[in-house]
Amino acid sequence: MTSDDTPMRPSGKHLRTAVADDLRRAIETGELPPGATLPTEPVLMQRYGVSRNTVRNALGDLENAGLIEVRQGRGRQVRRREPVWIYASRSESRARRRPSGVDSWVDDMRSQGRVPRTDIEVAVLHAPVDVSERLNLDNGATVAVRRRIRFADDQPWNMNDSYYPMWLAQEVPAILDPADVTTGLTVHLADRGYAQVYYNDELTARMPTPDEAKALNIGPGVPVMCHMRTGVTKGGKPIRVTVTVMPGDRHRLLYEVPA
Amino acid sequence: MTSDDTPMRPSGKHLRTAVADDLRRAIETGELPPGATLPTEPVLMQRYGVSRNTVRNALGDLENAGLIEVRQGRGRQVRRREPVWIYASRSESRARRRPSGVDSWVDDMRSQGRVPRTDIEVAVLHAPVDVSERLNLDNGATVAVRRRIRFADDQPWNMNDSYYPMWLAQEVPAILDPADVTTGLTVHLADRGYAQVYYNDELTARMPTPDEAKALNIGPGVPVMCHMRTGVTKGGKPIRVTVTVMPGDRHRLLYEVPA
DNA sequence: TAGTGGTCTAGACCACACT
DNA sequence: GTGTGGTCTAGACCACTAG
Repeated sequence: MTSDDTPMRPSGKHLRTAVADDLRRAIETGELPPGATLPTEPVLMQRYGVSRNTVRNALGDLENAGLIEVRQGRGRQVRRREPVWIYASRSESRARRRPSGVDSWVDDMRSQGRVPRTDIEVAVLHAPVDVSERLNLDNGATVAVRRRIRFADDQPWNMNDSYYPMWLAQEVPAILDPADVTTGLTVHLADRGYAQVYYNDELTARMPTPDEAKALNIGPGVPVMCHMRTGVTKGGKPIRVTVTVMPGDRHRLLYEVPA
Repeated sequence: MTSDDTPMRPSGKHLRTAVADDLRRAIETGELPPGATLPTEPVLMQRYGVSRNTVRNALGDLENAGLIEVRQGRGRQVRRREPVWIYASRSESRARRRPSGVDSWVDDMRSQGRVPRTDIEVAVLHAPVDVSERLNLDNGATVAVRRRIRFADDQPWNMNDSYYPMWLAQEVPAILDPADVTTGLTVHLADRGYAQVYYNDELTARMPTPDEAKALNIGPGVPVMCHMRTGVTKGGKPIRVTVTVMPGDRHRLLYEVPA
C-alpha cells in the first residue's frame, strides 16, 4: 500500500477536494451549465471510487460555495443566477423623475419587468443596539419600526426595516400607519420640517441567520448583503435607520457617485 | 422505541440542528463570547448523546454560518469580528482634504490606527467579460491591469484590480508603471484630459473562489463583498474598471449620499 | 505523548419526489 | 414502488498542536 493508491487523486489532495474540484471545473467550463442536474450520489461514488460520505462532503463544499442547490428526492442542480438591480443612489437628473408616493422597490422592479409587492407591518419595540447607536438614542430606547418584506414575482426577495425614534413617531403619526407609502412618508416628514438632506450608508456581507434564511428562502452557501441607511436632517440629526437584508445571489446594488 | 427517545431533541428537529441551535444560542447570548473555545468533539458527543459525525455536522453548520473557526489540533473558537471601514464616497468637504499622491487605502487604514501596505503588479491581458462590457470593449480585447493586494497590519485584507483599455495605457504609460500611486495616477489621467467625473459602483455578495480564499486567508462561512467601480469621463466614456474583493467579516463599506 | 480535529469507510434507516 | 437525497451510527487511521 503506497500512500497514493486510490484512483482519481490528482496531486496530493484529499479525496473530497479532488471530487469537488473536478465538479467545480465542470461547472465553470460550462460542461455542467446552469440548471443542469449533477450525477447522483451512487454514480459519483462509482466514478470516483469513494464512499458515499466522501461524495456528500464534496457536494456539500460546492453547496456552501453557492455553486449548486439540492432538493431532496430530486437531485442536485447547478445554481442559476438572475440578480435584480437596486438603485441606492442615482444621478440628479434621473433621481428627480421619480413619482412621489411610489416607493423605489416598485420603480426598480417594474423597470426590470418584474411584478413587485410589499408586505408591511408596524411595531414599537426596544431598538437593537446597531439602530440606537445610529439614531443617537440610549440603549434600550423604544423606536417605531416599519417592517417590510418585498416580493418580486411573488417570491420573497428582501427585507427592509425602517426605524424611527419614538418622539418622531408621535409627532408624525403616519409613521405607525401600515400603508405602503415609503416615498410619501419621506415627503410627509419633510413637510413637518424633518427633511433628510443626506444618507449615511453602511454595507457589509455576512451569512444569513436561520430566521432570515427561512423568511427569504435562502439556501446554503448564499450570503446576504446588509445595507444600513441612516437619514440625516439639515441640522445633522439622524431621524431614520433603514436596514435592508438582500440575498447576494438575487441583488446587485448600484451607486452613481461624483468622482 | 418511540420516535422521540433520543435525549436533547427539543421539538421534532434533527439531532444536528438541535446541537447546532444550542451552541448558536450560547454564542448569541454571550455564554460563549468571541474568542472562547468550544467544548471538544468527545465532550459534545457525551453532552448531547450523539455520534461524532453528528457533532461534526452540527459544528460544520456553525462554521459555514461564519460563527466559529477551527484550527486543527487546537479546537474551535467563536469568531472575532473587527471590521475595517472603507470610504467609498465622502461628502464634498471631507473628500477634498485628501492629499494627492496617497491612495485611499493608506488614508483609511492610518486613520483607524492600522499599518497599511500595498503589493502591486501590472499586466496586460484579455479582459474578463465583466470588464470588457463595462469598458465598452469587444469581447477578448486586451486591457492593462494594475493588481493590488492590500494589507492591514501585515495581514492580506482585500484585492483591488484596476483595468484600463489598452489605448489609454499607450497614451498614459504611467498606467503600466508598477508604483503605488493610485491617486497620483488619477491626477495624471486628468492632466491628459481623462478626468473621471463620476463613478458607477456595483455591489454584490458571494462566496469566495478557492483562489480568493487562499490569497486573502478567508475561512469557511465568510462571504466576500465584490465592488465594481466604473470611472466615466465628462464625455461619458468609461476609462477604468476597478474590482475590489473584500472579505465580509473584515470590511464595512461607507457611502455618504445626498438624499 | 496525549489530545485535538480531519478524512474516510460501511451500513442502516428515514423523507421526499416522480411515475 | 423505485430512486433520490437526509440523517445517524460505529470505527479506523491520519495530521497537527501542545505539554
